Amino acid sequence: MASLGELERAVMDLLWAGQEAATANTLRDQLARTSAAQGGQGHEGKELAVTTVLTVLSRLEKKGLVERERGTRPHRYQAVSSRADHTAELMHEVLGSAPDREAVLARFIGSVSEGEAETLRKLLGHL
Amino acid sequence: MASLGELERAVMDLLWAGQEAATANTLRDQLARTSAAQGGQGHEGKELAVTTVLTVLSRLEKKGLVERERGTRPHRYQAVSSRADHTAELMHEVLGSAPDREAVLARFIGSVSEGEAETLRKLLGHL
DNA sequence: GTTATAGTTCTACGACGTGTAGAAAACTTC
DNA sequence: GAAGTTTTCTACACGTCGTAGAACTATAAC
Repeated sequence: MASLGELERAVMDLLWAGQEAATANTLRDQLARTSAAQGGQGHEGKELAVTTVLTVLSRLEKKGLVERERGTRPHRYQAVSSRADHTAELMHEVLGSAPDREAVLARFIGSVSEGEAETLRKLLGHL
Repeated sequence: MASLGELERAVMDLLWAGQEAATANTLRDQLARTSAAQGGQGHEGKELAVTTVLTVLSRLEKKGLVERERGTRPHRYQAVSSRADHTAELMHEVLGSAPDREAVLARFIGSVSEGEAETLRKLLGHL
């Protein structure tokens, strides 16, 4: 239940990028604009119906990635956790299913850039 | 194209566990046996048709996770890379899609056990 | 307060992935 | 070359995702 579709991901990207909770309409507009500017890779740039965005938001809510304020009339949606948190969680999920965690970590570290290795050293330093 | 179904995963687990290349029939038998013993969580323990296993193997081959020797008549199948390699690759895939890689790594490290942190320090030490 | 307007939920459908396997084709073996 | 074994083709059910119209509900305007 972890993986996202293309549109779902596009919506999450917008929610993660924006600091404020957004309405379905705002998101629809952003989806329409976001793409034209930068070559429309992936999914954005289409004029979607608002219901489409709402459906996606509902599904994301059911998946626990998004929450909404039901009080205000245009409901406002926001990501439950930051993208970094979510991604880190995903990584743990992937790692978690392995019986040979240490071996996996070894391979993982093996193909990390030097700069990131440095970051990791620092992070591990003060633990 | 990264995620696996339940049966696909069960097959990969067998291929990763075994050191030799296996035939579809062998795998079918193993799938039937593997589960009864340990409570049948997940997928195994069913008497599958060999064609089912073959279909799954073909799909795994198309995904690049499995390769087969077509020379011998019962084709022999084996995993392309070790489970550790594959899992590490998956982790990189998850991480790769993030613009804020360092932040993700920070979160990731934050929730790693002390033992694993130690392992990571060692691994990062001799780079 | 009743109507127009904006927003939300319900329902639906097509595409695609996955579990499942029979029918048909290809290959081995005697 | 007939019988058995193995592989490929084809197919279907079910779930997820993109997509959106129809129907319902709340808000705004008057």
